[in-house]
Amino acid sequence: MSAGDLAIGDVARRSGLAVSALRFYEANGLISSTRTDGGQRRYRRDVLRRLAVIQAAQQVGFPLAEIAGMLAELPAGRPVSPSEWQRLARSWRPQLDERIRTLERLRDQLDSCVGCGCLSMEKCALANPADRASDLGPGPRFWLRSRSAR
Amino acid sequence: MSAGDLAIGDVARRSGLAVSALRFYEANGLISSTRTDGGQRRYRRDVLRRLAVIQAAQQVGFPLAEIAGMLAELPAGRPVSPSEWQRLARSWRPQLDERIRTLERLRDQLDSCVGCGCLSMEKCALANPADRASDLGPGPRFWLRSRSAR
DNA sequence: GTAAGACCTCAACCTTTCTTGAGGTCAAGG
DNA sequence: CCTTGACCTCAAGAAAGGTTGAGGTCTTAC
Repeated sequence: MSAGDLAIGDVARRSGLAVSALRFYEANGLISSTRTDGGQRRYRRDVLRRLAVIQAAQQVGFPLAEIAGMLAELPAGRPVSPSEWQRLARSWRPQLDERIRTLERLRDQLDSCVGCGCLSMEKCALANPADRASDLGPGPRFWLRSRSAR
Repeated sequence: MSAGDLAIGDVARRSGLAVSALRFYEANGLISSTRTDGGQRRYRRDVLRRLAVIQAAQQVGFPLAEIAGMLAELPAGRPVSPSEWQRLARSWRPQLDERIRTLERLRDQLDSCVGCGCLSMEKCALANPADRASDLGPGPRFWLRSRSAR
C-alpha cells in the first residue's frame, strides 16, 4: 500500500461512480482492492482505467456479468498493459458495429415503414426486426444483446 | 367484435411476444382490447402495428412508461392513420440520432484511447464519456437514456 | 355434451444494477 | 485525546420488464 493509494471516496469522485456502486462492483469481481489495517479499502490508481473500461463496456451493451468475465482474463496482480487493454477493447468492435447498424437500419426505416400503409406486417421490416429478443429466455430483455451472444 | 378479431394467443404468435407480455402491456396502458361475453380478450388487427411500433421504440431506447405516454396521444377508439404513426415515428429521430452518435464516438475512441497510455484520465474521452448516467437517480440505469431526457 | 386446450386473475417471483439504512468502526486534524 | 467525517458490513428495497404458478373459467371440435 503505497502512499499514493486511493480511498473509496477518492475513486468515487474521480470515476463519477457512487461509493455504493464501487462496493457493488467489487462484490461482483469487477474490481479489487487491498485493505488498511483498519479494514478500509485502498485502490491502486490503476482502478480508474479499469472503471473507465467498465463504463465503456456497459455503453457498448455488455451486462456486468459478462464484463466481469472479460476482465477476469486480464492479469490480476500486475497493472494491465496498454496493448492488453487494446486487445480487449477491440474485441468489442463487432458488437458495437452491429448495434450501430441496427439503429441505423431502424432510423432509415422509421419514416418509410411506419407510415407506409403496408398492411402486411409480415413483410414490414419494422414489424419483423432482424433481431427479436424472444428467444433470449425469461427475465428482462436487454435489447442490445444480440441472439448471437448466447 | 367482428369475426376477424384476434385472441391473445394469435397476437402472441404473430407479434413474437409472450402472452404474459401482452397482458403486461395492456395493464400498463400500451395496448387495449375488448372482451368476449366470457371475459376473454379480443384484439383488432390494428394491435399488431401498435406492437411493432412498441418494439421499435424499445429498440430506440424508450422505456415502456414513456412509450405509453407517446401512444396515449394517439386516438384511442379508431385505428391510427398512417400520417399519425409517421408523426410519432419522426419524433423519435433526434433520440435515435443522438444514440447513434454516442455509439460512433465510443467506437472511434475505443482503439485510440484505451491503449493510448494516457494516464490522465481527466482528459481521456473514454474515461469521461459525455453522457454519464450518474445523475439519473436510483434503480437500474438504462444506458441508452441520455440525461437530456429528464 | 364433454374433454382438451386456450384464457382468466392475482400474487409472487426473477434478473439486473445499484441505493438506502441501521448500527458500528477508522483516521486525521485541532 | 477527541471529535467528525469517511468507511465498514449486512440486509432490505427499488425500478424496469416481465414470467410463473395456482386455482378456476371459456370455447370449440369431436
